[in-house]
Amino acid sequence: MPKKITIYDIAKELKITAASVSRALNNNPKISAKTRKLVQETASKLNYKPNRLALALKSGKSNNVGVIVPKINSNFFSSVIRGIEDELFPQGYHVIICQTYELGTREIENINALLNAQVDGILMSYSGATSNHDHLNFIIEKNLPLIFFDRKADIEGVSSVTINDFVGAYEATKQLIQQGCKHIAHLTIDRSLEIYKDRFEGYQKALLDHGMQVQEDFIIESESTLEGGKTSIQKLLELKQIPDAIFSASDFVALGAIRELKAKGIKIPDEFCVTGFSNEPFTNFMELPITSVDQFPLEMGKMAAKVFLEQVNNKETKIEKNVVLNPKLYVRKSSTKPSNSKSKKTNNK
Amino acid sequence: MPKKITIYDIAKELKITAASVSRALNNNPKISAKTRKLVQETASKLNYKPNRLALALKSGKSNNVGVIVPKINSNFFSSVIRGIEDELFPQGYHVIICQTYELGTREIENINALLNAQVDGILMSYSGATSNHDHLNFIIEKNLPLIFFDRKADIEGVSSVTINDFVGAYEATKQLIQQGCKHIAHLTIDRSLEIYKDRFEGYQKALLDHGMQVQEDFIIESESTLEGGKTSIQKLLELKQIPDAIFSASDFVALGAIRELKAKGIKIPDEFCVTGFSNEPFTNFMELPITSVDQFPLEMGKMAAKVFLEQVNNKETKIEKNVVLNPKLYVRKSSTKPSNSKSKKTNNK
DNA sequence: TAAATTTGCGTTATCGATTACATAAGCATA
DNA sequence: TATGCTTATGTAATCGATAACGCAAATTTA
Repeated sequence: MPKKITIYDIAKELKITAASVSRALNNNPKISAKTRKLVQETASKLNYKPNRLALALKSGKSNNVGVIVPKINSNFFSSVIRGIEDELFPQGYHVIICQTYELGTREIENINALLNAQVDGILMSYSGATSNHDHLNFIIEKNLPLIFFDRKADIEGVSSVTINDFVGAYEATKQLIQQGCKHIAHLTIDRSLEIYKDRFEGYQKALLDHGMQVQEDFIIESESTLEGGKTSIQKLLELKQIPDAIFSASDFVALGAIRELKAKGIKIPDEFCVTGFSNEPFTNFMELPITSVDQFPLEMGKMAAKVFLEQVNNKETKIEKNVVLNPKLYVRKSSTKPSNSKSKKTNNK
Repeated sequence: MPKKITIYDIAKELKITAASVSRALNNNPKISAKTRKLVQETASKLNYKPNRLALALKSGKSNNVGVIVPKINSNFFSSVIRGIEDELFPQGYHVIICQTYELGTREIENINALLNAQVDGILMSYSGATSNHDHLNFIIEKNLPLIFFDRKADIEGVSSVTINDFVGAYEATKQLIQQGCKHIAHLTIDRSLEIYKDRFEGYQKALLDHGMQVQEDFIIESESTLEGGKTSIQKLLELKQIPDAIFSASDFVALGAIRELKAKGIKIPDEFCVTGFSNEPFTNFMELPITSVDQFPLEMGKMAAKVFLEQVNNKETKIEKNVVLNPKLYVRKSSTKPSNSKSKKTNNK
């Protein structure tokens, strides 16, 4: 097995010192053109590759960033990561992936592991169910760039890139109202998370702004799964006043709901309208395409990366940036009543 | 900004040397219980965190692995990565993500970047359109574990974890034959990639084994997109002999095909059966669920990680392992003719 | 009690690169 | 020719951890 080539090997070959080799390879002016040429030739002849670990140790800059997400195998998060990678790789950064599986303990573990690995910054979707930010303080105290995306907490000095969940939910609900739906239910997930709280509030505000009432029993919380949608519909259908539309904070719940509604013989969109959230690819693949709110995960990732770059490149000045992206409602068949089917708003991404 | 705590800070605090601190923290027996306790207390008091970079430089082991995929935001690849991460994180490894965007140049760039970063191994889905493996030789020469997953090339000393694409395609085609389909077309992607070549051959073999002929004009190559499915169907419908089923090597192409068939007024599955490949989540979400072949990406990732672990833990012995996972056909409505709809084989994952 | 052994800790080199400082050689100027 | 100024190169410290080696003190054995 061939040994690793270091600048010392190049130095020995040319009977000079490692310092000169280093200078030659880094376009340092304090070296003669002749030596530089010789070193560069020898380097490529020996197939020299700089050891980034040594460089990182010396400079205190690893050129790695950590990205923490609940799970990587979801369309939303993998698209955010793609956006981050697309933006950071050309700048010489590598992305280290960590998953929390929605577990607070894993979040702490991951942060510690990333800090030990000397990452130059952490981009994370913050689970932040608790208000205990101790593990984040280690990052902040070290003056390491920390950027939240999608799920954030309001912490001084911490930047964030999110979408306006409130507006997304408001627009989605408004569209249902405009379709003539009178009793609009809301299927939500864990409202201790800001994103779901905001979607709930957007829904509420849209109803109130249009002279409609918010009914407590129309708000059903479940997991973000098809099963969650099924059981939620079952609960709604047991009410005295049955709703005629739902705005779901999750596309998966929306799909589960649609399936259950169909199973009960309820016609969509004629008798019942459904709108989801996230614009998961499948919402547009269905024979009955589902109206949904796009969160632009790719752009979110890119923006988070840009905010990170701004911060590492201006270490001295402390900048907190809170970018809020605008979501976009894609109105599709699941919430377009036949009488309105020629609506200009219909939009198939 | 607080300075980083190193073992030297602990040493100074206790008026001992860094070597003793190191021994105390690493359960080295050559240290007294009293000193060990003192060091451990001081370490946690000062919130000491080991610098993995220094450790990596010293030991020559970074505890990072590189994973190279065409793109991360696809259900298949993000699931493989999840499998890898699930398996490697508990073993103290971090996963560095790289994308090739299906570009050979990016593959070389990524490999060089990972080698510079001193990763302990590389797991990759090999684009390998060309037969030029020069950039891989750098990895192999360094005796670094290299594991292919999904897309491989047969290179001595390189392990791989793949699924049996041939069998998957064979089973899928056989099921169509058993449904009574007489003219089965095949929609494929780039057959210079082994996976697509194998699927094509499985299709071919199934036809021949059942006394059917392989028709050259029934094989249509396109991109793995909905659009690809649409244009492929258009070509097939222009033939003198129109097929009555397709086996598609891609779920996206299958979906595009289904849409176009419906647009032409062709009834699925009554007049035409369709089967895809990959078992993308949406295939089972549709109102007309699509028959597809599951590739078990999570298991593939876990297995690739396990093969990697075996190799790093047995550096001295050179082991080449070629794991072939069995795919599973999920028979759904798109390929189940009404007369056979009670078939025992129907399976909804 | 002296010799032999064990134990605990300090000294120092090392991993691979960068860089401040020192120094020698080359050249121009007086 | 002596002096000053560049320029190119060498020397050595540094980043943070580990580990071989050496040595003194403590302990065991004869």
